[in-house]
Parts: sequence; C-alpha cells; structure tokens
Amino acid sequence: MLDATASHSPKACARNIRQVPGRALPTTTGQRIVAEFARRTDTRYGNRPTMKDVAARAGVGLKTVSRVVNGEPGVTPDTERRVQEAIEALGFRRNDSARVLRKGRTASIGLVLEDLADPFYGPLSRAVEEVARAHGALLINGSSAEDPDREQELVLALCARRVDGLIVIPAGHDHRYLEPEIKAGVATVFVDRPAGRIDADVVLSDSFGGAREGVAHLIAHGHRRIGFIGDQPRIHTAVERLRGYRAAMEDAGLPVDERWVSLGSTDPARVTAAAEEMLSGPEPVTAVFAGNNRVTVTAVRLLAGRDVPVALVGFDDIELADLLGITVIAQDAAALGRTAAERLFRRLDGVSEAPAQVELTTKLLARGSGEVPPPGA
Amino acid sequence: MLDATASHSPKACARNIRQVPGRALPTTTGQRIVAEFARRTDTRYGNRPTMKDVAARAGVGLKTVSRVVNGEPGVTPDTERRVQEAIEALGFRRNDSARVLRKGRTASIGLVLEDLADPFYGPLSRAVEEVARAHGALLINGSSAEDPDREQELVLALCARRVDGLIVIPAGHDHRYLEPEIKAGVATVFVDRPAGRIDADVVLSDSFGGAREGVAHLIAHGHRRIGFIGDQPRIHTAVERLRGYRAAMEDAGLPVDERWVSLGSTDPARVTAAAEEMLSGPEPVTAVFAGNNRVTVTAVRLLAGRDVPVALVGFDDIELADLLGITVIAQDAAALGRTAAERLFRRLDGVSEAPAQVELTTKLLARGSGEVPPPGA
DNA sequence: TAGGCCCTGGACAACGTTGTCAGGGGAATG
DNA sequence: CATTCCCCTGACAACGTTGTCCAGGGCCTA
Repeated sequence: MLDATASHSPKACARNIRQVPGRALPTTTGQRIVAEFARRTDTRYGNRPTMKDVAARAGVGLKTVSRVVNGEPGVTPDTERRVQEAIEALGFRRNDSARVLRKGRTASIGLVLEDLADPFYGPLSRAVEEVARAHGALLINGSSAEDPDREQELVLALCARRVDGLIVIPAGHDHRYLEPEIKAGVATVFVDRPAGRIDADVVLSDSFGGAREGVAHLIAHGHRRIGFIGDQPRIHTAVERLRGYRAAMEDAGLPVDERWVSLGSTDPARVTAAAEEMLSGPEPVTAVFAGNNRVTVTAVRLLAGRDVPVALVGFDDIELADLLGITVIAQDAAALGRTAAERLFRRLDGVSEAPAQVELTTKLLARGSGEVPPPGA
Repeated sequence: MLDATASHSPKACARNIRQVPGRALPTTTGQRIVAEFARRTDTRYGNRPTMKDVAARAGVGLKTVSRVVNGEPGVTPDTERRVQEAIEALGFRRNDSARVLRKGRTASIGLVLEDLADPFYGPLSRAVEEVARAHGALLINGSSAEDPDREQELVLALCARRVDGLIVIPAGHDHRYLEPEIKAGVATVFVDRPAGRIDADVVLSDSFGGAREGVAHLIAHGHRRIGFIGDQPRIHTAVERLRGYRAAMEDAGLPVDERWVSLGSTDPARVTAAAEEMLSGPEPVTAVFAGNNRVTVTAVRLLAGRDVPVALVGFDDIELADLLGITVIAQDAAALGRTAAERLFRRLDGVSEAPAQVELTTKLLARGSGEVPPPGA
C-alpha cells in the first residue's frame, strides 16, 4: 500500500519508491524502504547501570568495581569473577565523562580542517587518527569550511570538551583567541598554514619552494609566458605559491604580466574564466601553473578540450593523475598529519620545547603535461 | 650547526635538512625546521578557572555564573556584566565534561567507518558532520581499517564516552555486542552495509541493482564474456554486487565461467593478478566489471596498457573519471551519510519507529569505457 | 501601611568516577 | 600464643557543572 503523498509524486513514481505497510517515513529522492523490523519495546532509555549498581549486585564495594574495571591490582580472583559477572549481566560500561571529570584528561584530540570531503584532507586526517590511536586517544573532527568564525567556534567547542590537544588547519588569521587555552595546557599544532598572531608549533609543506620548482620546470621546457591560477589571497599557501611562481620567473629573468596571475575562489567557473582570460589575446600564456588540487582538476578539464596544447603543472597530487599524465608538485598529506600529530603527542608527553615551524619538502612528479613544449618550439 | 646524526646521514644531506641552533628535534625525511620562537614560560598547565573562581571574582554565587554562561533568564544586566568581565579576565571556558555528566547528553555522535583516507568516505563523513552541526552536535570519527575487532573496540570506546548516537559502517558481521548499548539508549544507524544479527536502522546503496545495471549495460553493448573483480567476500556490498553480476548474466541467458569471477582484497597486486588471469587463456573476457573504486583504479591502470581494448564499468564514481572516460555506477556517498545522520537525529529527537532498511538508488554514468564493443563486433 | 507577589541570587545535592586512607583479617614470625 | 605485617576491601571526598529549592528585597495593590 503506497503512501498517498509518495504515489502522487511523479518523481517518486519514476524512481520506483516503495514503502512497506506501516509508518510512512519521509523519503528523499531515490530512497526506498525495503524492510522494517519488529517494533522495539521494553526500552528504558538513558538509564545505564553504574558502578554502584554493579557493586550492589556483586555484593562488593564501589571501589572494588572500579579496581576491576581498570585492571588495578589488589583484587582476589574470586571477587573479580563476581564483579565481572555482574558487569556482564547488567551490561555495564564505564562512563568516561565522569572519568574525565575526575582525571582531568580526555584522551581525545581535536582536528579542525577545511573540508573532510577534500581528497587532500582525508589522508591527513587518517594519519592523525593513526598516531592518536597509537597513543590511546580518539579524534574529534571538524570542518571549518574555510570560515574563520566557524573555525573559532569549532576550536572553542573542542576546548570546552577539554580535548588534550588540538591540530588546526587555520582558516582565519588571528588565533589570539587560543591564548588562554594554550596557557591552560591545551597543546596546539597548526598544519598546512601558519598560525596568526600567536607563537605555536606549525607544520607546513614548502609551498614557496614547490611552486618555484614547478614553474622552473615549465621554464626549463621552453615556456616564457606562464599563467598562475591560485586560491584566495587570504589563504597563506596560495600567497606562498604565488611568491614561488614570481621567484622562478625572476630567477629566469622573465617578466610577469599581471593578467597572467589570478588569485580567487577555486570555484570551477572562476577558474575557467581566469584561464580563458590568460589564454586569449595576442600574447596568450603557453603554460599554466595550478595552485592546488581543485584548480588543477578544473584546469585539466578545460585544457583537455583545446586545440593548441597548453602545458600544465599542478600543486598537490590527484588520484589517477598518473594515468592522465598530469605533472604535479606532490605534497605528502599523510606526512603532514603524522608529523603534526607526533609533535602534539610529544608535547602531551611533557616535552617542553619552544614552538617551532617545520617544513616538509615537496616532490616534482613529471608525467607529461608539464613537459609539453610551447607551440613553435 | 647540524645535528651530528643528521649530518652523517646521506639521506638527510641529500634532502637538505637544516636545523636552527638549539634543541635537536627528531626529524623525519624531508622535514626541516625553519624557525623557532621564544620559549614559553609562566605556564601553569592544567589549571583552568572554574565557575567557582568566576563567582568569587565577580562577587556572586556559583549558580549565577552558570545562569550567565548558559544564557538563562533571571540575571540583572548589571550582575551579568560583572560576571562576563570575570569570565573574560580569567579566560574561563565551561568544562563540558562536567556538564555532560550532569545533563546526561554529550551532544556528540560517533562515526565508525572503514578508512577516512578513502575518497568514498570523506564526503560521507562530511555530510554526517553537516547534519550533526545543524543539530548542535560534534562528530567523533574512527577508522576500523576493515577489522571487526577494531570496529568493536572503537564503537565501545565511543559508547563509553556516551555519544548520543552512532553511525557505523560495519566491518564485522556480528553486532550483538551493541545490544546493551542500544537498549541503554544509544541511537544507532548502520550505513553502506547491513548490521549483523541485530535489528537496527540501515541505509544502503542498491549494490545488487547497481551491479546488475552495469553488467546489463556491458551485455547490451555486445559482451558475452564478462569478468567480475570485487572486494573480499566477507564484505556485504561485494557479495551483493557479485549477485547483481550473476543476475544480469542470467537475465541475458549467459553462462558464467567461475574463472571470470574474483573476490578478494583490493590490493593492486591481487586485482592485477585476477585481471590477468581472466584476460588470458583461449576464451578471455572482453569486459570487466570492477566491484569498487579501488578495484576500478587498478583496472584502469592495467587496461590502459593493453593492445586489445577491454570494456570496463566500475562501481563508485572517481574523481576525474569523466576525463578518463570511465563508465561507472555512481552511488551518492554524501546522500548516504546525510540520510543516515538524519535518521539518527530523528531518533534522538524522540521519534520511535521500528528500525528500517533504506536503500538509495545508484546511477549509471556512461562515459566511454563501458561502451567499448567486444573485439570483432 | 500592610500584605502579597515577583524577581533575583545563592546554598545544596547530585551526576559517576577515581584517589586517599583506614580498617579488618589472615599468614608469618618471635 | 601474641605480635607484626601485608593484602584485600570499602567509606569518603572531590572533580565542575546543573537542577531544586528557598530566602530576601523591592514593588504593586488594597
């Protein structure tokens, strides 16, 4: 029996939404309920047994239960067995909130990044998680969406949860709001971009050097008019990479026409417009340096459709870039995450050194697109 | 002045590791310390002000501070100002651990998935995060690495933290260990694969239907010998997709040679071996259906180097697949996450319905590789 | 002017756990 | 047999917050 609303919706019909008899659930497009189970009953929600309950059932004291749960010594095998049975029977699970309150440490760290859906941050986050796991800590993720206010909101929420440490990929430029937190003992490491107006550990890729190398690579292959398309100028890496571009051009004694340079959103439409601009006119660029993975993707799409081949080097590696023959400056996202997390945990382990800035080197991967010579060469 | 160890390491020299004078930090490959800041002093770590401190400073009662912090009514503007000033001055931040202990809700949910570095799970996780954010909750991530024990360990750790809800992409097949948790009120939704031996909400992609459609597509283009390379047989989606493959073959009245079918790890070596196997011999397959994104990537690499074109359809979309002309069965990872999270929060909002299984439809994206006709056709 | 009501503020207990400390009982020793 | 010592166990306070409840004071009304 179809739900009336659903059956009258052409969209729903077209996509063959079925519902089993019973409660009508709001379905979004393309969603189909294929089975329902028996209704759950007898649930006394939110009423978990505590150590006190376990103690009562096992006929022992509260502290003895605590000892068993934490594997502390000084409990007779027989007593331990009784306690274990009671735990089993009641389905007891220690409440870590209370534990945290008492002990002061949460065994969790926070990671604030730009967007977890970006293929650059997935591996970074995973690397952080692995290090955290090795130290017995859980990871709380948050995406700032490149919004400084949201970054701050997230960071402070994590501090309120009393994470032991923080790893932040900054969206904003002023992190003084973190000063009281850091003073209070929240270890903090910034990644990918430096912290703003605050002394803290920073782990970066060498954006300047990488971009310089990439552009020099294009110059070495004969290009003299090279375009640069980067992310928004308030993002540190975007500016550094542009600086690398300019340095390489200057190293080679090449002039830079400002129409070849474009910093702005990585939105495909914007990138396309910028590229079209620098590829038109009497003196078009013969090569493009793409400032990050999203720009590279758009550039590849765009350049693939052109008659005159345009050389391309991109910052950041991309999946399948080898098959497409895209030359890139690769940075190791996982290494960034790992390095930052290791630094963080060394701090948590009590190592107290001055905050430092660490840079990881990048690597040029020549795959074809960067070795295309300029037309007529 | 170089650290002795570093300067004697050829690798380090080659990669130009420099260190500023001062504390020698253990550096990993390609890591360079480019700056150090002044040593921090005067830190009384782990000694944060409490509401009591704020109250004392503001000359009010403890509860009044609580009221201000939580925006509760019943505080004179003047009193509120005094309290705010004290909060400001002391750098007070509410301890949510204590709050959680008192209130019983953590405003956080847990997400256990396979691997955050997998491009399929990044968008899924992000989608969950967005829904969580809309409900004022934080997200704790964990990667099970496809290991049932690790999954259980993670899930129980999250339960111990008293997350309000759980979203799990199962690695194991038996989730009875979750029964006490669910009974105790931890809302749980499974995604991508069904829960094992337990009644719970499940949100899936239509793996069976998707694979069937993909294979039918190959058959429609003239293929009669089609290979299937999938993930390990203990993974539900792998089995479902294989089932879809068999159904499509049967629909068309085509026999299936078991040498064309391979379930196993997605390790490139294994996939390559399996593909080589089914592409050799007197009656090689003329088309391959790849069971997930990792298999597809390996298959593309492998097939790109062959003389005789082999048709390919892959399950899961991949970045740049459009440029490479790879035909895929796309599932919407973000929609999976969003749907699951929305279901979860409806439960948390007190809606009590029977657990249900929801399926999202997939979409065939024809881009070329799946439309290659068999040789001689 | 007296009574009552509302508004503000604070004292206190409770959330579930862990650290401290002290008591009791059994074994070993004089 | 008495004493000492050690091992096991449990009572109690404390972690920092919020919910409950009550007191005091100001204002309005009869």
